Amino acid sequence: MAAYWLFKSEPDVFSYDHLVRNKREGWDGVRNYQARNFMREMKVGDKGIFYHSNATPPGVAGVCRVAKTAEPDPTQFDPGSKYYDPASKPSDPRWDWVTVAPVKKLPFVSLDELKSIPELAECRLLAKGNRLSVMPLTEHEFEAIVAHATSRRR
DNA sequence: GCCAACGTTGGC
DNA sequence: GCCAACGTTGGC
Repeated sequence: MAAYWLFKSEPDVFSYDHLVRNKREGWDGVRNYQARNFMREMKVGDKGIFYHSNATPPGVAGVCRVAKTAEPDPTQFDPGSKYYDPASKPSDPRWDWVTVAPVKKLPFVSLDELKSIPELAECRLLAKGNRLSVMPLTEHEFEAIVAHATSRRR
C-alpha cells in the first residue's frame, strides 16, 4: 500500500521547479534520525507533498513521488559538502536519501491556507515547533491538500 | 534579524 | 543518565 509523505525544501536552495527541471533528485542533507527513519520506510511509488519552507510565503508547491528507495546519501562523505559528516564511515553510513521525482505542480497553497483546511488540524506540519524536514501524511491529509490546491477558483 | 522549539553534544 | 550549552530550523 502506498504511503504519503511531506518533503520540506527551501526554494532558494531547491524548489519544485528545480525538481521538474532535473526530473529526479536525491533528497540530500537530511541529518535528523527521525526524518531518516521515515525515508527508510518509503517505497517506490509513494506520493509526497513538496513544501517550500523558509519562503515568503511558505507553502505547498507540488506533488512528487518516491522513485528510488533509501540508500546512503553521498554528501555525508564529501568534505566539500555542507552536509559532510566526518563521523559517518562508508562502511557504516549514518545518513540516507531517497530519490524523488515530480508528479504534478500544484497551484501554490500558502501555510496560512493550509491552516484553514479542517483535515489538517492534526497534521504534524502545523504543529507548534515542528522542524521535521520529512514526515508522514495520512492519505486523507494528502488528498485534502491536493483537493484544496486544485479545486479553488483562481 | 529575532526568537521559540527542539535535537545533539559532552562534561560530570 | 542528567542537563547545560550550543546549533539548527523555520515562521514571522
